[in-house]
Amino acid sequence: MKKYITAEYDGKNSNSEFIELVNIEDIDTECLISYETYDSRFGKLMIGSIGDSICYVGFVTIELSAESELKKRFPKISFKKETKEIHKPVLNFVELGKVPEKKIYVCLKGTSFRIAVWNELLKIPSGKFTTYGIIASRLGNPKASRGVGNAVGSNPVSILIPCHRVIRGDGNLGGYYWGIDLKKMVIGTEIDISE
DNA sequence: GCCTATCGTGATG
DNA sequence: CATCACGATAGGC
Repeated sequence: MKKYITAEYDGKNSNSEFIELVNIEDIDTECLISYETYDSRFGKLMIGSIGDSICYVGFVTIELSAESELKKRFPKISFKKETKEIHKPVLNFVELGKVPEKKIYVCLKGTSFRIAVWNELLKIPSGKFTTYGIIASRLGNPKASRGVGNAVGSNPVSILIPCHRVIRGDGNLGGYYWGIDLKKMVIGTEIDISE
């Protein structure tokens, strides 16, 4: 079984340079999510947005249809299938690794702990890895690795918030919400395969 | 590999 | 509020 090596990082050359997380306190029925599914190199990809902010980026797997996934994630919000301009730079980034010209705002609902974890994920550069335990330490609570796992696993915005760059402390991959094969595939686009 | 200590959440009453 | 079960964990042996 292949082992993965973690690396030091300081936030430079990472997604934190062009993504800003916005916490949505009362994400309720006032909001409307515009979503559309797109063909990507990782299979079907769903992108959802509220206004000019991205609220969801995820893979559409067989057992989880796009709409039921949205219902599960945002139980109280209504949604509409439509293409939005803001989806375009996101798709470009996923497909080509093209860094967006304008800052992308990502709106999320979560406890302060979860927001902190997601912000940490943004700082990991492409092709590098960290562990659940390291993130816990960086947040000042070294024993909270398990809680970090929970937060990472519930990240609603894949790729942009690179939850695939977190692995287990023992060098194994750990899990992935959309399936471990997808995690491998995404990682494979970021590292030298010849290793 | 198995066992156990631990943490943040959401569900439940 | 209090408690409980549940992990994409970590570390010891």
